[in-house]
Amino acid sequence: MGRPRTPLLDQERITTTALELVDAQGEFSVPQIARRLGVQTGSVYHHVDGRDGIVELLRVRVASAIDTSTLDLRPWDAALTAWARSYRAAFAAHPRAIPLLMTSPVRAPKVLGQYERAVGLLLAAGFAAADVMVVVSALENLVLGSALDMAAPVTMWELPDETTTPELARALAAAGPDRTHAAFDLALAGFVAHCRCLLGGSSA
Amino acid sequence: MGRPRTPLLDQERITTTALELVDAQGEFSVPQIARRLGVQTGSVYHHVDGRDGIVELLRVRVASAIDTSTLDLRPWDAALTAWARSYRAAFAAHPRAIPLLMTSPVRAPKVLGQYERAVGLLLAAGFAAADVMVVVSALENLVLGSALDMAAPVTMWELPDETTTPELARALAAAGPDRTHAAFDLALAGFVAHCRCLLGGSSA
DNA sequence: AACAGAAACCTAAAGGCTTTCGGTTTCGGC
DNA sequence: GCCGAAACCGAAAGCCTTTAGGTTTCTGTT
Repeated sequence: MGRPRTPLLDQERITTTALELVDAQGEFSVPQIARRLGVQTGSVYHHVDGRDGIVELLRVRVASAIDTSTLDLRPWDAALTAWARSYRAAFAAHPRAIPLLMTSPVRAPKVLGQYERAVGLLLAAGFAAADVMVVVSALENLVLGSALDMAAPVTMWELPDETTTPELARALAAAGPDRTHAAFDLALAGFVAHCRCLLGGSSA
Repeated sequence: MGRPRTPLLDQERITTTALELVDAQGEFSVPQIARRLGVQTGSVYHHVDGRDGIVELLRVRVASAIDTSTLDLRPWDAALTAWARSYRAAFAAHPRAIPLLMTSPVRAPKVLGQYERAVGLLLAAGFAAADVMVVVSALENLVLGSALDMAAPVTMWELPDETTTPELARALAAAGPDRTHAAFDLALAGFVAHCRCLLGGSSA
């Protein structure tokens, strides 16, 4: 009992364990983390700001896989495309964490900094100040919507009976296993092309 | 005690109460529903298939606001655009329900039927069988990503300090309150335009 | 008309989760 | 060498989900 000679807990171990649980079962609980780390439930609260604090740590962990150097690319549309792909890939690595991360707002400075750079990129490219956040929002929606699709349990559509929705069943079968990926590429390409028009139509 | 002379509960009242709770506080619990309806917690379970069953009822309730007649429009791109707008509007009416509805797969026949009709629409328009689900997925991602943005607590980005992310703060201020709406329009227009190219480039 | 079974609600309880609080041992600075 | 802070344990309050058995009312059958 009492304080151990070498610490059993820290934010990093708690985050890693929480992420393992989320990857395995789609959710986590503080008692589960404590059991995995051989510790009492209450002890976890000495290192984290409640359960929501763990979620915030997960967000930072997942977002740290985003390649921020993509925002240095030029021209702007190459940077935006590469950033979106990297953004999506980071979430795709832990698809079951997505529902958890999308409920609460972005607070982590590391993540906010990326948006700051993206805004700067678009302003430098010549986008109107009023349009910049619209473009960023739309891109984020694209990424998160696609990530959400990956988070779904293999099939977002659970067909009870092939006879009631025959064409849907056939179309699902005809689309390959990379349907989600292809859908993202399609939407992203269409979006970036449309942004070029927004810029004045003379950028391509 | 015992069975009441007039029923106190049914699926409709349970669904309505659950939706009120979700709209007000972003979540619901079975005891909360029971308290609002003046009933014991366990009684609710006689009318629904557990808590997940209530979520499924919420999905049907929210999705019932989608105008399915949009899928009768022609040409196909007009139908697709109108469907997406109606789809998004239905979710926008209850933004805080979105995180709840996206976690579990679509099971309700009423919702699956809409996808069935969308598939038929695209096939008739000449899309390749392998591409149809890609287009539908991308559109769904667009809608849900945008709906998610609306579900966020007014600002998806919670800026702790305007000095650390000045351009982001300015861009957020410059974009009007309809930023979310404009982002959806932008992405949708870009997407549909790109789908026309997919079809052969001779449809516009 | 009487009755059996189903339906609808209540009471109670098991088991899990989040969070807090006080107790005990160890570490680090002065 | 001492004292406060740090780190973990034990326990508890209060919430949630779900199940099980009891009591009353409704419905369909004979």
